[in-house]
Amino acid sequence: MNHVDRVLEQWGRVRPDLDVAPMGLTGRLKRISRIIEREMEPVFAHHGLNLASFDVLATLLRSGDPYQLSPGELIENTMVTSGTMTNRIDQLVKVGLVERVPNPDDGRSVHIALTKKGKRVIDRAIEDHVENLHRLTDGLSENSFAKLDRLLDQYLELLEGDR
Amino acid sequence: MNHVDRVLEQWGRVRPDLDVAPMGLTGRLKRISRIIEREMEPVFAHHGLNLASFDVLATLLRSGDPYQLSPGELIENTMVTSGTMTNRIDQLVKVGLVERVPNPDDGRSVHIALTKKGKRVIDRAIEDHVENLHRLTDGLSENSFAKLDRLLDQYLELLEGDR
DNA sequence: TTTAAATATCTTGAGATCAAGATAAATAGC
DNA sequence: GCTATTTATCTTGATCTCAAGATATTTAAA
Repeated sequence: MNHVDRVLEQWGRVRPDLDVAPMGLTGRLKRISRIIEREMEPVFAHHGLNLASFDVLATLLRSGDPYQLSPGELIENTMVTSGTMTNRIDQLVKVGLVERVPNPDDGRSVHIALTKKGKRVIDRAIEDHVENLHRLTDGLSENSFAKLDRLLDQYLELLEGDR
Repeated sequence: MNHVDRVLEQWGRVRPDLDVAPMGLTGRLKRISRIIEREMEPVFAHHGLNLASFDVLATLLRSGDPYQLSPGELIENTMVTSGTMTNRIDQLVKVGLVERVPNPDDGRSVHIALTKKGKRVIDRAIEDHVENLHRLTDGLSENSFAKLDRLLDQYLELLEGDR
């Protein structure tokens, strides 16, 4: 009996009029997500990064050569506000992992580009990160993993469809 | 093709040496969790609450009569640090939804108790919240819901076992 | 009993995020 | 071409969270 199960049991006693089954599902989601996030942080820290900076660098890396995107494109990818992104970029600029280069086609915009150093850092960090994620999912059987992945995909589709 | 799928495809092109399947699963988890969290906030706001204050009040409510727990017990339930909890309690005290009462058995400790007003607020808020969660999971078939819930439970067990 | 260690909560200082609004450039409508 | 609107980014002020350490009390050890 885990934490979420105990919570559901409590609700059953205090508010038996409510059908709290969805709270079980969303509670587990939240808790898993939280645990995974915390397990990721030490790996990022090992490369001098945190969740926020890793997020930006990884987005730039996977965008492929020449490893640059506008702040707007980074925002779309990372689910944060523009103010947050400005701050993240400022910090990465300060430590020399990215640089702002003017956008010749649009004076309002800039491109955020991985520096050589930034490319080197994220190229190594992503390897450790992927290895860490394997560790965090290794306990699941191949079958459970595939089923869970499929169901999450289905659910995400549903939730994103709303927007 | 959704956001996470596109991310995986990008990684496949840029770093074909990495097996990024776990990134798909954890990415979907994170994204779903984030969306659900954001969908919850307006409901809390409608009752003058936010995620943090709702979290505390709901924990007190489901603990049952007399609706009081120590800060330490609240911390265990909510996965936050002691400083965060002190702050949350301070705010709830300020608006009269909970009160600190001395613990006669232990001078270091206090009990955090729902006030009448606090009980009234959370009793109503929890109803809207549960209804909202039903809305957020309604798109899943009964079968998908049950399977997903079971797999998440299994995965959570695994992750929490580590600790 | 007196001291040392452990426990429970609070305080402090710093970092991350957000909402709302400011600024500057591009685009559309006339 | 000129004005209004839209778009892209940055700024500001407030809130939330955390890690580390301070304080007060309880428990354990000698």
